[in-house]
Amino acid sequence: MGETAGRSLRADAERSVRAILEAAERVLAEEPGASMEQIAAAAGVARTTIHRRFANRQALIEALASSAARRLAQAVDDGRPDTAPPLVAMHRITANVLQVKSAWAFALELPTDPDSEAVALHQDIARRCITVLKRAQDDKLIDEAADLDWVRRVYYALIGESLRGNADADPDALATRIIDTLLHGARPRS
Amino acid sequence: MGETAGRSLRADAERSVRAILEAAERVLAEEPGASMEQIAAAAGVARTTIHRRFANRQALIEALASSAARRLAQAVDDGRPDTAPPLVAMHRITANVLQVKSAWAFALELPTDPDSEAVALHQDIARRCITVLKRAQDDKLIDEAADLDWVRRVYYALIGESLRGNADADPDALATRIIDTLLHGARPRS
DNA sequence: AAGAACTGCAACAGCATTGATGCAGTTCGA
DNA sequence: TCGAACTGCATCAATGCTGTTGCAGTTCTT
Repeated sequence: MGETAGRSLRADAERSVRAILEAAERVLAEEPGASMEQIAAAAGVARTTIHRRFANRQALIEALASSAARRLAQAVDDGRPDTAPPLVAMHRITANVLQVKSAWAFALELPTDPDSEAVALHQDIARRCITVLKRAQDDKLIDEAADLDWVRRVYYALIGESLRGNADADPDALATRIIDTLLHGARPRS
Repeated sequence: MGETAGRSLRADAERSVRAILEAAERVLAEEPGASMEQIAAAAGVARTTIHRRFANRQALIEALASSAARRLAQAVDDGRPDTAPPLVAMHRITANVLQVKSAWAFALELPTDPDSEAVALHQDIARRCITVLKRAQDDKLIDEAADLDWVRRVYYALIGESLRGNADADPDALATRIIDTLLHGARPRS
């Protein structure tokens, strides 16, 4: 039957839920149309167990999206976007996000209902991201006439591109390149 | 039964194939798991007709990917990547590509077999893209130490990001912003 | 240790999709 | 205009997925 809001599961049940979500990410990333059976097998769990925790395939998907979004939000917070110097915050946040995104790529690019928890989290993350960029702008690192929302979207795109193929490279090295490209582009250095 | 290599179809049959491919792009872009029935309906065609032209769903998908890749290659060629001045070529190519990609976004981001026609075309396009960048580098528009493959990937990412939401904006305006961002980033202008 | 929560397994009905086929009617091309 | 190509429609079997239920056995919690 499945539940939508899980209130205090038993320890082993909680472990099952985690295993299912991780398996779903792994399996669906390779084959978005994979069956519940395949996900269950990858999780080392019976298919019926999935149905006990998640009413629908849809419910599973949304739980997956929410779970990943929460991790991403945590990754951003860990970079101290409001207090650390802009460049430091950007670097730390980028490195953190790269790690979360490489492990939860599928779940994080999932199209979700406009009134789901995941979208709310993503909006919050975007807001925090803009805040950091604004602080960088105040420090003259970004042109004062720049459209910060475009800058943020470019930033997202650079992160996404960095994870194609380089999924297991050093996050700090990737972060350095991302920020350098974001701020300076490809032009010759003066 | 369906055919893989279509040799000289009758005029109306050719029209059907086009309608099917366009409908497939439209429908699958919104719902990647859509049924043949839905695609057929969107194409104004009976489902059996699709099966007559394409052996199975997979064959349809591959034909879709190839068709879109050919259009993209054409869009690049139209920008004269080998002869026009680098900046002009980049602008024209970008504007052309934006139009093709906005109409065939799904088909162009389709994961395909490594030995399909589509991948070969995409590799060819990537080569042409690198060529233009190299010419821009020779003209001191791009740092001589820059990793051109990274620059190309950033370029792709900027194009992709520009098509999120702005699918129907002026291609020339978008192209201008893309190239400006690619070359100069977000830093203050000196 | 006892009861509750949890799980695997087997089995079920329902459903949608796929791919095929035959046929009658139309549309094209030479 | 004549024949071949093409299409829609109705129908078919096969298949795989979903979601549910009952039960017996295991694992957690207190």
